[in-house]
Amino acid sequence: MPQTEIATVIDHPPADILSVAARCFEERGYDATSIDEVARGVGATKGRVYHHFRSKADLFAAVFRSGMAMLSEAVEPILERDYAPVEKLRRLASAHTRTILSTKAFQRVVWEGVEMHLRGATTPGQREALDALARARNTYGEVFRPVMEAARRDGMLDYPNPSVALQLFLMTLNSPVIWYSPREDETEADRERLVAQTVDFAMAGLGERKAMAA
Amino acid sequence: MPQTEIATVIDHPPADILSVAARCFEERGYDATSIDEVARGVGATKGRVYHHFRSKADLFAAVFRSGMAMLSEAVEPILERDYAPVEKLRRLASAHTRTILSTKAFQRVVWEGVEMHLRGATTPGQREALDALARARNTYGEVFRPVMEAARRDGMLDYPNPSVALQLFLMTLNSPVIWYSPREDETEADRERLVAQTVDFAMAGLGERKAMAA
DNA sequence: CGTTGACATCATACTCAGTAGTATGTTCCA
DNA sequence: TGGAACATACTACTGAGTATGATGTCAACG
Repeated sequence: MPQTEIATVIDHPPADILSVAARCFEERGYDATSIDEVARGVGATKGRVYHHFRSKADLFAAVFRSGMAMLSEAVEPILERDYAPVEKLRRLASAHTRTILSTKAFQRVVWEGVEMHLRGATTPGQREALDALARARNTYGEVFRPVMEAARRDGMLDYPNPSVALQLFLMTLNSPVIWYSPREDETEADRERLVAQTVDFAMAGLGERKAMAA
Repeated sequence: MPQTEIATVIDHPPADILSVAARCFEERGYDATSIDEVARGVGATKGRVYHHFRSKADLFAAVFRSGMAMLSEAVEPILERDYAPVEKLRRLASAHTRTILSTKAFQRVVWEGVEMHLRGATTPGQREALDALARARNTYGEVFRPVMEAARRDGMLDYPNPSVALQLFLMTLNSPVIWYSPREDETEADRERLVAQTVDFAMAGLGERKAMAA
């Protein structure tokens, strides 16, 4: 794989470093996480980390992008399909939330990245880097908007301000990264129930018309 | 006021330090905020801050408790009143969210405190302090539960797992501390609309039965 | 009524630990 | 043999916490 590395601009970031870094950032937060800590986590030293990443911020960005990629990958196949808007939105939300739970460490880092971006204060240097990440995140979020709006035009959803609605919707789907912590004896069915309840809450929040039974 | 200070165990924490600290923590986060920064914010030096607070964590805790007090104060009068459960829950949610917006800096700190608590990793010393804060926060949150459950028994709400429902509910109401940022020309009516939409989303999320018009 | 002394309230000037980043080896493989 | 992939051993700096000094205020006392 190394060979001459013909301009593989997307260098192969070692997966072990990424996952350990994700877990560190998840458990301690960006500032409280030290590079040495990450290095120990992979059974190495700073040297290895700094050989693959220019800086701590760069490592963070890599984990962030990795997490975003997981989300995009999970959602993409649904976007191409041809569902009715409400149905499509619901499926998107389910896939999203399921991925949130199954890749929690990475998604927690994405969350922190968003938080860091929304905080005003950072050095101008970090700012543009954070803006780039936030743009990617925002672009992803905007994927939901047209589907949501189409469903509203169908009379299947009901909300006043679309931007606020989208914020609340995504916030709800993402919130498990904060409060969800899998129990020991947690089954697959348990997790799926959690996904269902979260998605139901979010869809209902958008004013989803109940399917009048009988 | 100083006199002999007859066991006023609740020392008078200077309000200016608290509010400046709240804004610093809001804008930079706990780790990135330095005591010197807070001191400069109030036109003083470290000496003043450390005279009133034993440590940075202590200052943070004071801001946290202050924020919690604001919420409790806003919600208390409604708790005493005698509304139908759904109506009561809605009013509680409105008062809560309104306070979230009007005291955003403090509430952002409360949020970070919760996040810090939910992260596994901290030194045993900080842990018990954080646990104490989280307990206070949790006690407050639990105030909503019986009202919510009563409303469900009335058939006015519908959700499977109460704990998850409460999490999603509170998360929704609190989420503005993250993404809300008042515009220049924002009117009181604008803000009230935002409160309304947020509360509507949260209540609908709990499966609130629509009042069938006509 | 002036003095004194104790204490609260701060400012100044340090110490010291942790950590991001770097400079320089060392090893191993194609 | 040259370069990729690391390890080691630094540097430099930030920032929490402390020790100590300066200032004012009030209360009791002579």
